[in-house]
Amino acid sequence: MKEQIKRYFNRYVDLNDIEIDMIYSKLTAKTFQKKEFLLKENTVCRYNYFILKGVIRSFYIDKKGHEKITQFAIDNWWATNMESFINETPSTQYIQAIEETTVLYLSKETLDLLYTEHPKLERLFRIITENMLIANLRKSDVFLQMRSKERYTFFAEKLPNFIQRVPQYMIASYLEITPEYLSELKKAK
Amino acid sequence: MKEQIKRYFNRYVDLNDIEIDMIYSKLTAKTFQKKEFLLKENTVCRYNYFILKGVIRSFYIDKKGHEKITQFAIDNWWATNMESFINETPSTQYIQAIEETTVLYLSKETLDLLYTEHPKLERLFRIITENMLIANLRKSDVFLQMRSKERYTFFAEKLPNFIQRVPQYMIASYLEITPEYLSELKKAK
DNA sequence: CGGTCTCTTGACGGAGTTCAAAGCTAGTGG
DNA sequence: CCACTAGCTTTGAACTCCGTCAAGAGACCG
Repeated sequence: MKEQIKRYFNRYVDLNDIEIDMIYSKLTAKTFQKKEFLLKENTVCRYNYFILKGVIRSFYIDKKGHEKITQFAIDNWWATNMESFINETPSTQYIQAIEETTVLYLSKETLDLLYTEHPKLERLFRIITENMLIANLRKSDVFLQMRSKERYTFFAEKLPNFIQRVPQYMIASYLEITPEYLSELKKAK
Repeated sequence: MKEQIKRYFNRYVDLNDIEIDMIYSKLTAKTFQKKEFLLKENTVCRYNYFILKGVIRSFYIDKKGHEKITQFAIDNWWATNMESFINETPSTQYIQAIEETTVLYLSKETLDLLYTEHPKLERLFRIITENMLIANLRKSDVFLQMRSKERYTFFAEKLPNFIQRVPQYMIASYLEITPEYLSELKKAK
């Protein structure tokens, strides 16, 4: 567990064992069961979750009462509702475990404390945030440039292992198409 | 000019006059004429531009040869192509001045240097990047939840001054609708 | 083996695009 | 200061993608 986060952090900054221990002592481990919620709508997202193992989804409920998935996250990704976490405002989204998922989590207060005590962490999270931003911009690009059929083939090629771990109606939701239409697309190709 | 950037920086971190001078000395001012390019497709985006005064747009050319605007930026915003700037890869987008625009710019090397010399800047840009990420997530939300008509009224209410400064076909492009259809929407309401 | 959850099929409708043409507006040069 | 032109906006008709609704077929789980 400590090894995994150490390897992850060292992709971005050099931290010695003492620093790792220091940070690690501030992280809390927790396992969520399948379908258990990490965050519910209208509550402030108090934590940033680092996924050690598992799959989670972020979604909101639209006007018609349908779930719209905005993000999946797996091993070695962070899961949080950024706006809610940073600004301490109520979230409009849910975060839920799709499979049994083990995380390490950090509260905002702890993170702010770590920032002032360890400038290296400031750098680490500056880089992580940059990567998140880039990932988000890329996602927007895909939706901007591709029709639904292309999005599906793109997603299917890029993340084949996902297709197996996640039910099809969730993939449809993430791709912003109806399950019915996705079914049609699969038939056509 | 120095006052403006000082006020902007001090919204996020406390910097004394010596620090401001230090940073300021690393920034280069430049004025771009209307329609002049800050960045062209297939070139690496070497700079991060802080807009002192003006309006710029980021766009790419789609398969059919149409310009698709992904971002506007005005006074006190940063303009760059994040992915290209951070990863030093060729950009798929253009950045262009819509009006005469004065900027302060920073190269990646300079910025990296400033980070190591001034941990406060690491914090500053960590926060700026968080804000950009949140703004981007919000934009995605708007496009996910609203039909084109709602997007137009939302944009028209939220940023009325924009509607005046930017031609309508650019607004249509940003809203991801055709100029023809935007014209129809305006008539209907 | 019965029920709930998931996936498929088909008919229909509507939001938004495409293409072509005409009407406007504003900037430019004479 | 007017006339011309290029760029911008509007109009309308035909078409397309994709959503909605309803119903049935599998598939998984207790």
